[in-house]
Amino acid sequence: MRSGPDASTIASLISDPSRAAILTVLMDGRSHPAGDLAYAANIKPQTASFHLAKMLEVNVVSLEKQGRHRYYRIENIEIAKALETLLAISPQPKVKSFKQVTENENLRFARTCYDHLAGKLGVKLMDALVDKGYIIEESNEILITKEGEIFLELFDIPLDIVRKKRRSFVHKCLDWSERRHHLAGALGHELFERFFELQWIERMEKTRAIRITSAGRKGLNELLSITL
Amino acid sequence: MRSGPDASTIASLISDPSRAAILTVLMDGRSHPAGDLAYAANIKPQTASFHLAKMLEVNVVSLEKQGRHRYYRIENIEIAKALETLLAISPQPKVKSFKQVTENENLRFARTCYDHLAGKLGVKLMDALVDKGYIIEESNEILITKEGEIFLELFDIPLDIVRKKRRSFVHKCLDWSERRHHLAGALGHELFERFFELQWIERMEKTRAIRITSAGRKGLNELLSITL
DNA sequence: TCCATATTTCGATGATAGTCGAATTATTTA
DNA sequence: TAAATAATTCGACTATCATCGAAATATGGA
Repeated sequence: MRSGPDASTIASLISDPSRAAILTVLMDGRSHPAGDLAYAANIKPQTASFHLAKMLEVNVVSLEKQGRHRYYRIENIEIAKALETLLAISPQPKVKSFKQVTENENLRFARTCYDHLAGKLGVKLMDALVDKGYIIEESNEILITKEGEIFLELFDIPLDIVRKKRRSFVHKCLDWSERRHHLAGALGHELFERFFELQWIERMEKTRAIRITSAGRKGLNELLSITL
Repeated sequence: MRSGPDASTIASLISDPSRAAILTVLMDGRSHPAGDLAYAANIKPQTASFHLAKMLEVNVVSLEKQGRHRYYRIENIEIAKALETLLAISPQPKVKSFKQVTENENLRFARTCYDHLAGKLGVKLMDALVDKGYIIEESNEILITKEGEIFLELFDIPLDIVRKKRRSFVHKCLDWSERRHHLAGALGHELFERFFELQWIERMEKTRAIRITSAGRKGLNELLSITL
């Protein structure tokens, strides 16, 4: 006898490799036009259209039309979380080309996990914040300290902005590449955005991998003693 | 171009309704013999065998042989978490029988989420612990207070036992029926076990729904002012 | 207005995967 | 030891689903 929600409904949407590829692209937290998603998933536009319609129907993705362009994005953070959870338990793929090795390394170094930083950089960021005493990991949970509040203020991340966010404020997110936790929640997101503003990090073409700039290396080192 | 882990690998295992049903049964955190899983999923034993072999191959489930019986269980808490995440974003099923309504209500009231209590009771438990000041939800994270430590000591849950657990100590788990958080982690698990010892809760037949005993209603009311 | 581009819609095809009957294997029980 | 029970293995069948070619629709630009 089967009662309660059925895990297979959403899982069957993710189970197709082309759809999984599309969703993985969308894990960068941005909207992408249908044509780009088709290209990224290595399928024809009509196939992508078919898949996107399926995901749109059950609110896994949302759609925004701009002229001839249809921009799709992941519907909400819960969907993104489910995806990241799945990625964390998925086996690493076999490497088939030098190009894939490079991109894999780039992803492992730093990438978007929907709206915050993941990968080695994301984990290092969290470790540094702990080392500096700006956040504490007590009873396996995370709090911002007084010093941390001062730090955020100086770093132009006013705490009230962070706290106003409705969702999870500070929490850990299991990182598929590091197998440790990186910083997520509103704080993770605000830091992510701030690093962009300062041009300490930038997006790489055609991937959700993130590149750190030389200014970023310098800044993260001076500010948080992060060496990369 | 596709790099990094592929979400479709694990998702494709969950995408089959029969396998999803099996995994949902296994969310009660216990081992179940293959025959029972076949019955619960409403498939023939040979079909169940085929599905279980697939899941065993990629370490979604693990196997323990006892004589003619093959007991399967969910491999680890990460798999369980991925499942619960998927369930939280899955649409509620259409109800087709009175029996299903009843079981659905039972699941909503209280059920196992792998190794801790979920449902209305699970959420109420967490709320009560907060109301009593035994845990605090600060900056959206959870800590045990001094009063909470005393409470746990008196309730025969020594803190060192809780802290010895390697995994998450105290955290929140999004509940698919309540759309709020219930208590998870080592503390959630220890309370779950303690309620069993005291016979405040008991398992129901053929479902992962949990029944509260009259002793449990009394005990939870006296101890934590929980009214049900 | 016509052409180019982005995207969707439709239909047919081929591959895949879940299912069960039959048979076999493994273990327990009388 | 034979019979019963639990479970697996094998093979054939059928239904489903992803794919692409073709065509149609929607929008932008010259």
